Amino acid sequence: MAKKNKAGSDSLSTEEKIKAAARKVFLRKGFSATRTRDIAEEAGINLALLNYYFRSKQKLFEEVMKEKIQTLLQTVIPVLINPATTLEEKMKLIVANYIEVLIANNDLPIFVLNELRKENVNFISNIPIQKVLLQSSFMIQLKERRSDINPIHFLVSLLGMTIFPFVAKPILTQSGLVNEKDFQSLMKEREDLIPVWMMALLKTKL
Amino acid sequence: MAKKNKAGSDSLSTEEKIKAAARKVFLRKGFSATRTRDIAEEAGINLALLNYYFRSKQKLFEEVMKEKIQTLLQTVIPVLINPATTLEEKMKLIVANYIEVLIANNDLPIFVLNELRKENVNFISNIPIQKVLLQSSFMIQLKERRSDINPIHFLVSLLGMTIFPFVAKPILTQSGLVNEKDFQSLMKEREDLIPVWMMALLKTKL
DNA sequence: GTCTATAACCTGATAGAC
DNA sequence: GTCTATCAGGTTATAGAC
Repeated sequence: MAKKNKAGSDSLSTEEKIKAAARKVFLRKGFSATRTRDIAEEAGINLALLNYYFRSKQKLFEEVMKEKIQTLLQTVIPVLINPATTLEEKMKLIVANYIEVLIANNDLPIFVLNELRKENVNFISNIPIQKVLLQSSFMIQLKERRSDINPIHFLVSLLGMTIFPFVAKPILTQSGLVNEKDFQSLMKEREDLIPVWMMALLKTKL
Repeated sequence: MAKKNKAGSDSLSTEEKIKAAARKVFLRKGFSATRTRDIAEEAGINLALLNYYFRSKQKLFEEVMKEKIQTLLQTVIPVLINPATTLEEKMKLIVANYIEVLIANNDLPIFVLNELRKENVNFISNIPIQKVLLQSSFMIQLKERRSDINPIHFLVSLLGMTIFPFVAKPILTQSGLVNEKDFQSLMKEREDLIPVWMMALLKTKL
């Protein structure tokens, strides 16, 4: 553990300062393009301290990745497994939660998804996503409502409509189609639009 | 220009061998994680030749990027601007085209979108996407049919449903939810599913 | 055009003083 | 715990022989 520090103000422990800087730089540039010197500078500390606290760039990166994957999963899984909400309520919550999280951190999905596809990476195979998902209240409710719809297709569509705009943001903004300030209001609109559309799909004959 | 070579067999020109290797390695590992040595080895040539033909890693990368962005845009823009097809036909074509292209090259969207978000990158601002898109037959037909739907939302949803599964593939496979061989058939199913669903959205009251 | 050898630089990590 | 200085290895790019 790092040294103690006062609770208030911006006086984080050195360990936390480095981790905060690592989050910022890794998310923006990815693992390979990030230099440990970038992180040290962002944290306002010396390069040697990074290795003192985290041993290596790789170890620091893994801590950030695990944290970010958790953020992405915790935004959807608790909602999916809660039997106390309806299917429609679940969809509203998932969309609202994701849009809130991703408006605050546009780079999160593309960072995680891009790093996950690299070889020798194993961040999620020990998380029981399959088991949890397939037994979830969401799956049960969907099967009851529309046994003819493959729930994977439905969930991928829901998440695609919600997350894809953030992944595609570079094209939207750099093409001049959407400017930075419009992007946020577009996403706020989607918060209402997507659940309505997904409910409509449940009423569609296939 | 590179030296002449026979048309058939695998005897590409050295320049083309390097470029083919660069496509493969850059797409899999991204710009920063790729070493020019990887590309030279993949091409079966010496490292010096890479610089002889392309001057630098950056220049070679830019050629690959421009090509891949063109691939992504040419898959959708000609369909969008063609006034001879209906809205439904356009959607079927866009989905079918993308799924065909992306099944052959899963990494394409995440590679391009991830590289585009980096600073000092300017691959698409000189492509008149905004101008072409807003005047396209697709936009006109959509406005005629549903003047109350923001066409950006509609198009982003269509592309999100189509492209997002490829972007999210690492999570789908590494979680054990979908295996490599099932992924292809799922995408083939979506080829029929997505146009039906998008047409259903056009009939949805908002 | 193609190669080997190497220059010039960069990066992660550590030694050792304070 | 934190710093400066530096090492060891890796990387892009080029010089120069063939």
